[in-house]
Amino acid sequence: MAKGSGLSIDSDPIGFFLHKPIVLNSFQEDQYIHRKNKLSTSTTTSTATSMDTTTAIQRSPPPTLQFPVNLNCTHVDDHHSDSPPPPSPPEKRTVIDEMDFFADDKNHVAKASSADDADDRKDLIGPRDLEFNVNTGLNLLTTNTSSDQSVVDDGISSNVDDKKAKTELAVLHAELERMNSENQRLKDMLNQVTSNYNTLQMHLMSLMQNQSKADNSEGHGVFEGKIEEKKSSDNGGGGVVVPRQFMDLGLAANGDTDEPSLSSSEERRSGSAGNNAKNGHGAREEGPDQSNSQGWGSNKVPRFNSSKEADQTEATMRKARVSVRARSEAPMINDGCQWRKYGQKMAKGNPCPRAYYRCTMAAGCPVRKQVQRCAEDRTILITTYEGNHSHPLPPAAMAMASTTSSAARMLLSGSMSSADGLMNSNFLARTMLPCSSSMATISASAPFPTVTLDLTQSPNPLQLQRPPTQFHISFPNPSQNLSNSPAASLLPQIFGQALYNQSKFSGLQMSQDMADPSQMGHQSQSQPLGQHGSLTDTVSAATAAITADPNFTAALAAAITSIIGGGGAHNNATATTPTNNTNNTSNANATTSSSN
DNA sequence: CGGTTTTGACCAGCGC
DNA sequence: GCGCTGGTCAAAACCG
Repeated sequence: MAKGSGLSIDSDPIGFFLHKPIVLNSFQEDQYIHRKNKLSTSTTTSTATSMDTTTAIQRSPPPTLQFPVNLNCTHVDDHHSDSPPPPSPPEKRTVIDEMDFFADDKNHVAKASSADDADDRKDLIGPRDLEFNVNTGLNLLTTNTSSDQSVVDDGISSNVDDKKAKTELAVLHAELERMNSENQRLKDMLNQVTSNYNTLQMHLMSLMQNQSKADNSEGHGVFEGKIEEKKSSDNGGGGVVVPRQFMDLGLAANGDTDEPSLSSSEERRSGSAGNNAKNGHGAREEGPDQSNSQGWGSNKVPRFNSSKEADQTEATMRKARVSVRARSEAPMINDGCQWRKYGQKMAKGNPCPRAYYRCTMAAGCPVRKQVQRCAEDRTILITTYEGNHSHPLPPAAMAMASTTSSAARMLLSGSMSSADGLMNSNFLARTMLPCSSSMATISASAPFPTVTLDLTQSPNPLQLQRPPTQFHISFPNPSQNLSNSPAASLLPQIFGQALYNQSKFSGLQMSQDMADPSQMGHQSQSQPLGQHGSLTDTVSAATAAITADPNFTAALAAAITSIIGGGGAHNNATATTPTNNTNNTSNANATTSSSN
């Protein structure tokens, strides 16, 4: 006897109309507090953005690509100053870096001197402080016992130590200059690479779109590249090998189990050709034998010898979840995929039943989702995705799929240290959810690691109180020092790739932050995004579209396709119809009509 | 008739 | 071991 079977909720599968008094806003606050409590135990992260940033600075390496040559200088400089790094020549920056670099030691000296010396020396220390702080700092570094002397004497005489220190200082200056220039050069190189990548990406997109136009019988020609790639690998050639798009977010080498199987792809194509009679096509084919023996979507995927590892990955992948909170009165958000309901249960603590759906766009697709209304606010629909699609997706489904996929992969790298998590937190948040007012929450302490994307906040003035870029990340073992873990190193790749593959949209919000080069200037993956001129408009449009319509995936698709298809010129056009996601969707791509 | 939804039953994990 | 809970299965009902 199912626990929830006593409730008959035929017309309201997820209990939207099972109203009980709604505690306005309390849920979010509670959730928020709850998350914060969780977080506070693991990362001791405060709620304020500034504090988050500060904590990140203190605890994490710089949120940049890690070039060993510039760690100290640029890091300290960039993050201790709220303003963008000055466009001044490198020399000036070097000085600033030094000032910051020795600030601690200066304090140290002050402490040491105050402990021993008379009061009259305070008068001397003041004016000389600026003048000789570098020297004293160096003395502290080199000789511990002479610090008291140096405070008194350095200002008057230029002894040997002083000269030595100055020489050392000059050397450091030169070194810093060299490092800065090298850093600059590397950044330029990276810019160029990413720019080239961007160009290639756009070129690829146009090619794929042309191909899809040429192949009208197939509704999802956009994904032809992936299919061709698969074909070429399976049949030994013939297809045009193109990079993976959208779904494989930089972890291609990681035993991808979400490779679109040839059979499923072909079935899908035939299914598309056969009109919508193929809705949920093959859903029953997966059958118990498949799901039980090998796990989701595994039977048609070429298996390697290390099936154990693949299974492990698959299992982990399956456990990684992405939860999306959005205001919607519809029983289910339209995410562009086709789902078949396979169960419904009453969840404890929530009068609204939870519905279980399985993706039916391809046989054996492992993706499932749970849909449930928020107990506190029935207007909030909580959709939890699990797994990666093993088949091509229509454009309308791309945004959500890629987002969940990248989120899941992000969680796959759950071994990363908290510092790394913080380091990439904002990047992740913006990658996953570009809306400035939305909030992404990662909770790995839950039974399953879950990323929560909260899209419910922007229209509510109360929610504006929260810092828009606030991001919480919680990991069970904050003290774990796994900064050397491959996962940590993968993150930039993952989200750099995700940033692109999830369409430029994902980076739009980031582009706002990139107005502050001190923060994002080193986020090399994202830099090409900043090259788009009218991103701000698109940001506004996309954000408005999302916030104005609970059916946000259409808006996502609209924004994505507007950028992909239209380039910079179209961005403004998208901004004109922010609230009409239908128009956006149709404008974006005709193939979007294949969605629900 | 094929596909989806409903819903009771079953199973596994977890805590006590 | 037992009860609770979440997740899934599968037969029956439903729908276009």
